[in-house]
Amino acid sequence: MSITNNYELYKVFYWAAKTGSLSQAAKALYITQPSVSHAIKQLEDSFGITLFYRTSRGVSLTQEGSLLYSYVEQSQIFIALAEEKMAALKNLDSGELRIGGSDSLFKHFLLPYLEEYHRKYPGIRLHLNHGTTPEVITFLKEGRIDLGVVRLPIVDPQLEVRESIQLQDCFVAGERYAELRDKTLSLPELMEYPVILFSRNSRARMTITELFQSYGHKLKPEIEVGSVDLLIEFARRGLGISYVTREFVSQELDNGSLFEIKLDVDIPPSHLGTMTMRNMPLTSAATRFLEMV
Amino acid sequence: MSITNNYELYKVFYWAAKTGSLSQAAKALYITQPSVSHAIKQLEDSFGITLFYRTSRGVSLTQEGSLLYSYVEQSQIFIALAEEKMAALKNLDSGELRIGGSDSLFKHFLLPYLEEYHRKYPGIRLHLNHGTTPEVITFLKEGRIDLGVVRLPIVDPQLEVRESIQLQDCFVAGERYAELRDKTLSLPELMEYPVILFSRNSRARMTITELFQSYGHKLKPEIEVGSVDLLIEFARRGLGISYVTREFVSQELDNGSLFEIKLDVDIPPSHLGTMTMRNMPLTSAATRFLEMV
DNA sequence: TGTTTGTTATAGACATGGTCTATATCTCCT
DNA sequence: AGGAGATATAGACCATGTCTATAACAAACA
Repeated sequence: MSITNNYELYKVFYWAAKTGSLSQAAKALYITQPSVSHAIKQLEDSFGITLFYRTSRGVSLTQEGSLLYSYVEQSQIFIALAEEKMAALKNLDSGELRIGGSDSLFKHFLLPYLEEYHRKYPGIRLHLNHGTTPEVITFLKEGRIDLGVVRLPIVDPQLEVRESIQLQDCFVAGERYAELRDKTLSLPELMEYPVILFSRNSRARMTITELFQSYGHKLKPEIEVGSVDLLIEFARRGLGISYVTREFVSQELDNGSLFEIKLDVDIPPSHLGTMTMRNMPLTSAATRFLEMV
Repeated sequence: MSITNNYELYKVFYWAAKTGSLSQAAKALYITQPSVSHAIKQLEDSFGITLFYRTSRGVSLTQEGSLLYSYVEQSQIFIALAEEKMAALKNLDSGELRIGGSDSLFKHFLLPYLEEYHRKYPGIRLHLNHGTTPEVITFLKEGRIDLGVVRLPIVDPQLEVRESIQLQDCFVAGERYAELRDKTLSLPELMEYPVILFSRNSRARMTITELFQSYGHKLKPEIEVGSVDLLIEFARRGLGISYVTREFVSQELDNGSLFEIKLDVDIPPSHLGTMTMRNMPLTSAATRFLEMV
């Protein structure tokens, strides 16, 4: 343990030494001169060493006082830096924000938010970790990210989930299958065409597979690809019918390079949400981001 | 000024982070766990930032807490070093002692004390500054030495003088003037012989010059030398009669290589003393040395 | 030389706030 | 289910840090 039981004394000492005057130190510390005088005396008594020469023009350090000052000064400098840093963190002038999610969500959903956030808080360093939903959950639990953006539902008592916008998945095709443009297909009819699915174990793929299963069908994709962009590109080139999120292909639907295939069953909408660790405090940076989304 | 008005909080934070437990921090700081809990909350509130994750197994730093810790740790290390240093100074395990005086006093009077002091407190660095009495006084006033050892009297209200041992100056000669061994000389008779004096404006020389003057004589030395050793050596070789301090030639008087010349007037004894600045605190090292002398 | 203006030191009153005890709450582990 | 051990909360108390008032002193100044 320490000799003095009050580190405040070092602050007073620091200012007294720095200003060379107990009165000035008192001003700087917003206390009265007798308080400073008293504090210095306490410090001196605790060491049994005189730290200042007192004159009628102020105080000056003794040999020993100078030695003490050289250490205390460093200490105070670090404290000052620490407080600066904390203030910067609070003001979102610095810090970092680590987000987990899939690449497609980053690109099609989060990008505008990320841009706005970065514009508003250029001091915050953004870290994006892509992964599947279970991977993102693992990242969260390991403390490697501050928040995750995934498709719902997520059922995990350790996680706090905030529902965000709703997405509608659908099947789309390009010019090659123009004959289907105004038709309404049943699931078996659809299955006669080559279906393109996301290759990885994504929540979207699980959803559609389960939908088919609930009607007694087994959906086998003709083609599996590794990114949403490829799903879109393959459909446009007529390689098959892709299962995509409608909101992510709005541009292609508008300009006609893709069209949605109507089905005689409803594909349930999926919800997007953010998740964070329950009972774990968030950084200011993360809190602010969640407010935006 | 600082954000927090109590640097104590950093100490608590430091220990909480270091031990990873509020309870353990409380033990280390000899306070109770609720106090620590309260202190941490204060710190967090002052920043508006959560610093710890609380679990039922203790606490761990948040991202921001870690950042704060990296600064606070440095600060605390410097404080610990400072307290160590102060303790060492107090124990006389380190520090320095700066003494001013004439070379002859160092050699003939102070040497045994210095040796003992150095043996007892090997951590204290000794600085010896030689000079005449007025120079030593200047050194003192400029703060370049802690204490001076000089011949008295010294009259200076700024100085605090402690009388030490008494010295007796006298004239001595060697074999060459053996005829004077049992005689008692008057001042005019002495003046017929070549007199060797210290060249510099020393107090000893002033004293003897004034003594002659008070009897209406003007003492003109045949030879002037720059050190007490030369005064002795010249007298032994028969170059003249040296005015020296009896205590400094006791060895030569004992072995007969020099003898004292008796005079029909008394040379007033001179006192040796230590002087320090009045109203200026002394270092522990200096205080201890003064106690020894 | 007395006066003013600055400094630090001292004394004593007061009230802030840090610390305590007691208790609650929660998690993990047996 | 219960125990052990962690942190959080509430409220009381009193230590101590701060204040006001004043003294003492030195330097600058008129």
